[in-house]
Amino acid sequence: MVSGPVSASKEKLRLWIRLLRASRTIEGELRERLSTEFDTTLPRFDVMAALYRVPDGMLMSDLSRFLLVSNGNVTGIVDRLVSEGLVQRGQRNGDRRTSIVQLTKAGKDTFRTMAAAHERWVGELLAGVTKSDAKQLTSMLKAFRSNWEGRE
Amino acid sequence: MVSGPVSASKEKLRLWIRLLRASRTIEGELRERLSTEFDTTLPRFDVMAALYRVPDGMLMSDLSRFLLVSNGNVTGIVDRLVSEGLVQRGQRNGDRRTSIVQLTKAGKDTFRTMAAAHERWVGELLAGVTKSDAKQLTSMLKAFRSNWEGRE
DNA sequence: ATATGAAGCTTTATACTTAAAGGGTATATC
DNA sequence: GATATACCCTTTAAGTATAAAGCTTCATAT
Repeated sequence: MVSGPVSASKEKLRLWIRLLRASRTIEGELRERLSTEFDTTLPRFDVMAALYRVPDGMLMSDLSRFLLVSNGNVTGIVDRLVSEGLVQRGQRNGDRRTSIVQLTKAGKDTFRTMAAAHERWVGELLAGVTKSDAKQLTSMLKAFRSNWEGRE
Repeated sequence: MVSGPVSASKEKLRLWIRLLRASRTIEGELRERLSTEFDTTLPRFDVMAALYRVPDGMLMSDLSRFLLVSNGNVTGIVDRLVSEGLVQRGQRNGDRRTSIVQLTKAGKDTFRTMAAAHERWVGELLAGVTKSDAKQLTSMLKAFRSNWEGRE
Protein backbone atom coordinates (compact mmCIF):
# COMPACT_ATOMS: atom_id res chain seq x y z
CA MET A 1 0.00 0.00 0.00
CA VAL A 2 1.62 3.15 -1.23
CA SER A 3 -0.37 5.90 0.46
CA GLY A 4 -1.78 3.32 2.82
CA PRO A 5 -3.57 3.75 6.11
CA VAL A 6 -2.71 6.85 8.07
CA SER A 7 -0.48 6.01 11.00
CA ALA A 8 -1.85 6.25 14.50
CA SER A 9 0.42 9.14 15.36
CA LYS A 10 -0.67 11.08 12.28
CA GLU A 11 -4.27 10.57 13.26
CA LYS A 12 -3.54 11.87 16.73
CA LEU A 13 -1.64 14.83 15.39
CA ARG A 14 -4.66 15.73 13.33
CA LEU A 15 -6.85 15.41 16.39
CA TRP A 16 -4.56 17.64 18.39
CA ILE A 17 -4.58 20.32 15.71
CA ARG A 18 -8.35 20.33 15.55
CA LEU A 19 -8.64 20.40 19.30
CA LEU A 20 -6.33 23.37 19.47
CA ARG A 21 -8.16 25.27 16.75
CA ALA A 22 -11.55 24.66 18.32
CA SER A 23 -10.19 25.81 21.65
CA ARG A 24 -8.68 28.96 20.23
CA THR A 25 -11.79 29.85 18.30
CA ILE A 26 -14.02 29.51 21.33
CA GLU A 27 -11.55 31.21 23.62
CA GLY A 28 -11.27 34.14 21.25
CA GLU A 29 -15.01 34.61 21.10
CA LEU A 30 -15.44 34.38 24.84
CA ARG A 31 -12.60 36.78 25.43
CA GLU A 32 -14.10 39.35 23.11
CA ARG A 33 -17.56 39.08 24.61
CA LEU A 34 -16.33 39.26 28.17
CA SER A 35 -14.46 42.38 27.22
CA THR A 36 -17.29 44.17 25.45
CA GLU A 37 -20.13 43.04 27.69
CA PHE A 38 -18.49 43.02 31.10
CA ASP A 39 -15.22 44.84 30.67
CA THR A 40 -13.27 41.88 32.01
CA THR A 41 -10.98 39.16 30.73
CA LEU A 42 -11.09 35.41 30.38
CA PRO A 43 -8.38 34.75 32.99
CA ARG A 44 -10.27 36.84 35.52
CA PHE A 45 -13.49 35.07 34.70
CA ASP A 46 -11.76 31.72 35.11
CA VAL A 47 -10.46 32.66 38.54
CA MET A 48 -13.87 33.85 39.62
CA ALA A 49 -15.49 30.67 38.32
CA ALA A 50 -13.03 28.58 40.28
CA LEU A 51 -13.69 30.55 43.46
CA TYR A 52 -17.44 30.56 43.06
CA ARG A 53 -17.58 26.80 43.51
CA VAL A 54 -15.87 27.03 46.89
CA PRO A 55 -17.44 29.44 49.36
CA ASP A 56 -14.61 28.98 51.83
CA GLY A 57 -12.04 30.07 49.32
CA MET A 58 -8.91 28.56 47.88
CA LEU A 59 -5.19 28.84 48.38
CA MET A 60 -3.27 30.56 45.63
CA SER A 61 -1.49 27.29 44.91
CA ASP A 62 -4.81 25.42 44.68
CA LEU A 63 -5.99 27.99 42.24
CA SER A 64 -2.96 27.64 40.02
CA ARG A 65 -3.17 23.86 40.09
CA PHE A 66 -6.86 23.88 39.30
CA LEU A 67 -6.57 26.35 36.46
CA LEU A 68 -3.45 24.69 35.07
CA VAL A 69 -1.51 27.90 35.04
CA SER A 70 1.69 28.89 36.80
CA ASN A 71 1.94 30.12 40.33
CA GLY A 72 3.14 33.60 39.59
CA ASN A 73 0.47 34.07 37.02
CA VAL A 74 -2.30 33.77 39.56
CA THR A 75 -0.75 36.44 41.74
CA GLY A 76 -1.22 39.14 39.14
CA ILE A 77 -4.74 38.17 38.21
CA VAL A 78 -5.87 38.02 41.80
CA ASP A 79 -4.18 41.37 42.44
CA ARG A 80 -6.36 42.95 39.81
CA LEU A 81 -9.51 41.27 41.04
CA VAL A 82 -8.75 42.50 44.54
CA SER A 83 -8.26 46.04 43.33
CA GLU A 84 -11.62 45.75 41.58
CA GLY A 85 -13.20 44.70 44.84
CA LEU A 86 -14.34 41.33 43.50
CA VAL A 87 -11.99 39.14 45.50
CA GLN A 88 -10.38 39.29 48.90
CA ARG A 89 -7.39 37.63 50.52
CA GLY A 90 -7.32 36.20 54.00
CA GLN A 91 -5.36 33.72 56.05
CA ARG A 92 -5.99 30.22 57.24
CA ASN A 93 -5.47 29.30 60.86
CA GLY A 94 -2.55 31.39 61.89
CA ASP A 95 -0.47 30.39 58.92
CA ARG A 96 1.10 33.50 57.54
CA ARG A 97 2.42 31.78 54.48
CA THR A 98 -0.99 31.01 53.09
CA SER A 99 -3.32 33.34 51.33
CA ILE A 100 -6.92 32.19 51.20
CA VAL A 101 -8.66 33.82 48.29
CA GLN A 102 -12.41 34.16 48.01
CA LEU A 103 -15.04 36.16 46.20
CA THR A 104 -16.47 39.19 47.92
CA LYS A 105 -20.22 39.74 47.98
CA ALA A 106 -19.82 42.01 44.98
CA GLY A 107 -17.70 39.33 43.34
CA LYS A 108 -20.39 36.70 43.75
CA ASP A 109 -23.10 38.97 42.41
CA THR A 110 -21.00 39.99 39.45
CA PHE A 111 -20.06 36.42 38.73
CA ARG A 112 -23.64 35.18 38.70
CA THR A 113 -24.53 37.68 36.02
CA MET A 114 -21.50 36.86 33.93
CA ALA A 115 -21.88 33.13 34.34
CA ALA A 116 -25.39 33.16 32.93
CA ALA A 117 -24.24 35.03 29.84
CA HIS A 118 -21.17 32.84 29.56
CA GLU A 119 -23.24 29.66 29.59
CA ARG A 120 -25.52 31.10 26.93
CA TRP A 121 -22.54 32.05 24.76
CA VAL A 122 -20.99 28.61 24.99
CA GLY A 123 -24.36 27.17 24.04
CA GLU A 124 -24.43 29.36 20.96
CA LEU A 125 -20.82 28.66 20.02
CA LEU A 126 -21.40 24.93 20.24
CA ALA A 127 -24.80 25.11 18.60
CA GLY A 128 -23.71 22.71 15.88
CA VAL A 129 -22.84 19.98 18.34
CA THR A 130 -25.71 17.65 19.12
CA LYS A 131 -26.39 16.78 22.70
CA SER A 132 -25.34 13.18 22.27
CA ASP A 133 -22.16 14.22 20.52
CA ALA A 134 -21.47 16.59 23.37
CA LYS A 135 -21.85 13.82 25.88
CA GLN A 136 -19.66 11.49 23.91
CA LEU A 137 -16.96 14.07 23.35
CA THR A 138 -17.03 14.94 27.00
CA SER A 139 -16.52 11.40 28.12
CA MET A 140 -13.73 10.82 25.61
CA LEU A 141 -11.94 13.91 26.86
CA LYS A 142 -12.53 12.83 30.41
CA ALA A 143 -10.87 9.55 29.58
CA PHE A 144 -7.91 11.42 28.21
CA ARG A 145 -7.55 13.50 31.35
CA SER A 146 -7.83 10.70 33.83
CA ASN A 147 -5.45 8.67 31.75
CA TRP A 148 -2.99 11.51 31.85
CA GLU A 149 -3.42 12.74 35.37
CA GLY A 150 -1.53 9.99 37.13
CA ARG A 151 1.66 10.91 35.37
CA GLU A 152 4.57 13.29 35.39
CA MET B 1 -38.73 19.07 35.57
CA VAL B 2 -37.06 20.22 38.74
CA SER B 3 -33.66 18.61 38.77
CA GLY B 4 -34.49 16.83 35.56
CA PRO B 5 -32.21 16.04 32.66
CA VAL B 6 -29.21 18.29 32.33
CA SER B 7 -29.97 21.12 29.95
CA ALA B 8 -28.29 21.24 26.58
CA SER B 9 -26.34 24.35 27.50
CA LYS B 10 -25.03 22.77 30.69
CA GLU B 11 -23.88 19.78 28.70
CA LYS B 12 -22.08 22.08 26.31
CA LEU B 13 -20.50 24.03 29.10
CA ARG B 14 -19.14 20.82 30.50
CA LEU B 15 -17.78 19.91 27.08
CA TRP B 16 -16.12 23.28 26.73
CA ILE B 17 -14.44 22.96 30.10
CA ARG B 18 -13.06 19.55 29.27
CA LEU B 19 -11.92 20.73 25.88
CA LEU B 20 -10.07 23.61 27.45
CA ARG B 21 -8.42 21.47 30.09
CA ALA B 22 -7.29 18.89 27.58
CA SER B 23 -5.89 21.65 25.42
CA ARG B 24 -4.02 23.29 28.25
CA THR B 25 -2.59 20.02 29.47
CA ILE B 26 -1.25 19.11 26.06
CA GLU B 27 -0.04 22.61 25.33
CA GLY B 28 1.82 22.74 28.61
CA GLU B 29 3.59 19.47 27.93
CA LEU B 30 4.54 20.43 24.41
CA ARG B 31 5.78 23.83 25.53
CA GLU B 32 8.01 22.28 28.13
CA ARG B 33 9.45 19.70 25.79
CA LEU B 34 10.08 22.20 23.01
CA SER B 35 11.93 24.30 25.53
CA THR B 36 14.10 21.59 27.01
CA GLU B 37 14.74 19.60 23.84
CA PHE B 38 15.03 22.34 21.25
CA ASP B 39 15.31 25.56 23.18
CA THR B 40 12.33 27.03 21.39
CA THR B 41 8.72 27.88 22.12
CA LEU B 42 5.31 26.70 21.01
CA PRO B 43 4.40 29.93 19.18
CA ARG B 44 7.62 29.74 17.21
CA PHE B 45 7.02 26.11 16.41
CA ASP B 46 3.51 26.95 15.26
CA VAL B 47 4.76 29.64 12.93
CA MET B 48 7.36 27.31 11.49
CA ALA B 49 4.80 24.57 11.03
CA ALA B 50 2.52 26.96 9.17
CA LEU B 51 5.36 28.07 6.90
CA TYR B 52 6.67 24.58 6.25
CA ARG B 53 3.48 23.65 4.41
CA VAL B 54 3.93 26.51 1.96
CA PRO B 55 7.31 26.65 0.24
CA ASP B 56 6.51 29.99 -1.39
CA GLY B 57 5.86 31.61 1.96
CA MET B 58 2.97 33.45 3.48
CA LEU B 59 2.00 37.03 4.14
CA MET B 60 2.09 38.17 7.74
CA SER B 61 -1.65 38.62 7.63
CA ASP B 62 -2.16 35.11 6.25
CA LEU B 63 -0.07 33.80 9.08
CA SER B 64 -2.10 35.57 11.73
CA ARG B 65 -5.37 34.43 10.17
CA PHE B 66 -4.17 30.86 9.92
CA LEU B 67 -2.84 30.69 13.45
CA LEU B 68 -5.83 32.53 14.90
CA VAL B 69 -3.69 35.10 16.63
CA SER B 70 -3.51 38.84 16.26
CA ASN B 71 -1.55 40.71 13.67
CA GLY B 72 0.85 42.42 15.96
CA ASN B 73 1.61 39.21 17.73
CA VAL B 74 3.01 37.60 14.62
CA THR B 75 5.39 40.49 14.08
CA GLY B 76 7.28 39.79 17.29
CA ILE B 77 7.47 36.05 16.81
CA VAL B 78 8.69 36.35 13.25
CA ASP B 79 11.22 38.96 14.38
CA ARG B 80 12.75 36.43 16.72
CA LEU B 81 12.72 33.66 14.15
CA VAL B 82 14.46 35.98 11.71
CA SER B 83 17.12 36.86 14.23
CA GLU B 84 17.65 33.15 14.78
CA GLY B 85 18.13 32.67 11.05
CA LEU B 86 15.22 30.29 10.69
CA VAL B 87 12.91 32.57 8.74
CA GLN B 88 13.35 35.32 6.19
CA ARG B 89 11.20 38.16 4.92
CA GLY B 90 10.81 39.13 1.31
CA GLN B 91 8.43 40.98 -0.95
CA ARG B 92 5.86 40.00 -3.48
CA ASN B 93 5.80 41.59 -6.92
CA GLY B 94 6.89 45.10 -6.26
CA ASP B 95 4.46 45.61 -3.43
CA ARG B 96 6.34 47.24 -0.65
CA ARG B 97 3.50 46.87 1.80
CA THR B 98 3.66 43.12 1.84
CA SER B 99 6.11 40.97 3.67
CA ILE B 100 6.37 37.43 2.42
CA VAL B 101 7.69 35.21 5.14
CA GLN B 102 9.31 31.84 4.53
CA LEU B 103 11.58 29.36 6.18
CA THR B 104 15.26 29.51 5.38
CA LYS B 105 17.16 26.34 4.55
CA ALA B 106 18.23 26.14 8.17
CA GLY B 107 14.62 26.72 9.20
CA LYS B 108 13.39 23.81 7.11
CA ASP B 109 16.06 21.49 8.42
CA THR B 110 15.42 22.50 12.00
CA PHE B 111 11.70 22.14 11.58
CA ARG B 112 11.92 18.63 10.16
CA THR B 113 13.78 17.48 13.24
CA MET B 114 11.39 19.16 15.61
CA ALA B 115 8.30 18.00 13.76
CA ALA B 116 9.29 14.36 14.07
CA ALA B 117 9.71 14.71 17.82
CA HIS B 118 6.53 16.74 18.08
CA GLU B 119 4.49 14.08 16.32
CA ARG B 120 5.94 11.45 18.60
CA TRP B 121 5.10 13.50 21.69
CA VAL B 122 1.53 14.05 20.63
CA GLY B 123 1.25 10.33 20.03
CA GLU B 124 2.43 9.69 23.56
CA LEU B 125 0.20 12.34 25.10
CA LEU B 126 -2.83 10.93 23.36
CA ALA B 127 -1.81 7.34 23.96
CA GLY B 128 -5.06 6.66 25.79
CA VAL B 129 -7.20 7.64 22.83
CA THR B 130 -7.99 4.77 20.52
CA LYS B 131 -7.56 5.27 16.85
CA SER B 132 -11.28 5.09 16.17
CA ASP B 133 -12.00 7.57 18.95
CA ALA B 134 -9.40 9.84 17.47
CA LYS B 135 -11.08 9.70 14.09
CA GLN B 136 -14.48 10.32 15.55
CA LEU B 137 -13.34 13.20 17.73
CA THR B 138 -11.56 14.73 14.79
CA SER B 139 -14.62 14.65 12.60
CA MET B 140 -16.83 16.07 15.34
CA LEU B 141 -14.43 18.92 15.86
CA LYS B 142 -14.23 19.43 12.15
CA ALA B 143 -17.99 19.76 12.08
CA PHE B 144 -17.77 22.36 14.78
CA ARG B 145 -15.26 24.39 12.84
CA SER B 146 -17.03 24.33 9.52
CA ASN B 147 -20.24 25.16 11.29
CA TRP B 148 -18.59 28.13 12.88
CA GLU B 149 -16.44 29.35 10.04
CA GLY B 150 -19.14 30.93 7.95
CA ARG B 151 -19.95 33.40 10.69
CA GLU B 152 -19.00 36.78 12.10
C1' DA C 1 -2.48 64.71 -10.83
C1' DT C 2 -4.97 64.37 -6.65
C1' DA C 3 -7.89 62.83 -3.33
C1' DT C 4 -9.97 58.87 -1.23
C1' DG C 5 -9.84 54.75 0.63
C1' DA C 6 -8.14 50.22 1.35
C1' DA C 7 -4.34 46.95 2.29
C1' DG C 8 -0.51 45.47 5.03
C1' DC C 9 2.49 45.74 8.56
C1' DT C 10 4.42 47.71 12.95
C1' DT C 11 4.08 50.14 17.21
C1' DT C 12 2.02 51.09 21.58
C1' DA C 13 -0.13 50.21 25.96
C1' DT C 14 -1.78 46.83 28.80
C1' DA C 15 -2.40 42.31 30.32
C1' DC C 16 -1.29 37.48 30.57
C1' DT C 17 2.12 33.68 30.81
C1' DT C 18 6.04 30.91 32.16
C1' DA C 19 10.26 29.42 34.62
C1' DA C 20 13.27 30.46 37.93
C1' DA C 21 14.87 32.91 41.78
C1' DG C 22 13.86 34.94 46.19
C1' DG C 23 11.88 35.59 50.89
C1' DG C 24 9.16 34.53 54.66
C1' DT C 25 6.92 30.86 57.46
C1' DA C 26 5.89 26.39 59.32
C1' DT C 27 7.25 21.66 60.58
C1' DA C 28 10.25 17.93 61.63
C1' DT C 29 14.28 16.11 63.59
C1' DC C 30 17.48 15.98 66.57
C1' DG D 1 15.86 25.43 70.63
C1' DA D 2 18.79 25.04 66.53
C1' DT D 3 18.94 23.36 62.09
C1' DA D 4 17.24 21.47 58.12
C1' DT D 5 13.64 21.03 55.04
C1' DA D 6 9.51 21.75 52.94
C1' DC D 7 5.72 24.98 51.93
C1' DC D 8 3.52 29.13 50.04
C1' DC D 9 3.60 33.12 47.78
C1' DT D 10 5.67 36.99 45.17
C1' DT D 11 9.05 38.99 42.18
C1' DT D 12 11.75 39.10 38.08
C1' DA D 13 12.96 38.68 33.24
C1' DA D 14 11.63 37.29 28.94
C1' DG D 15 8.20 36.13 25.87
C1' DT D 16 3.40 35.99 24.15
C1' DA D 17 -1.20 38.10 23.44
C1' DT D 18 -4.74 41.56 22.34
C1' DA D 19 -6.84 45.87 20.58
C1' DA D 20 -6.19 50.08 18.76
C1' DA D 21 -3.59 53.58 16.70
C1' DG D 22 -0.17 54.80 13.28
C1' DC D 23 2.49 54.53 9.09
C1' DT D 24 3.46 53.47 4.47
C1' DT D 25 2.10 51.86 0.16
C1' DC D 26 -1.10 50.57 -3.40
C1' DA D 27 -5.49 51.02 -6.11
C1' DT D 28 -9.23 53.67 -7.66
C1' DA D 29 -11.88 57.38 -9.00
C1' DT D 30 -12.17 61.63 -10.13
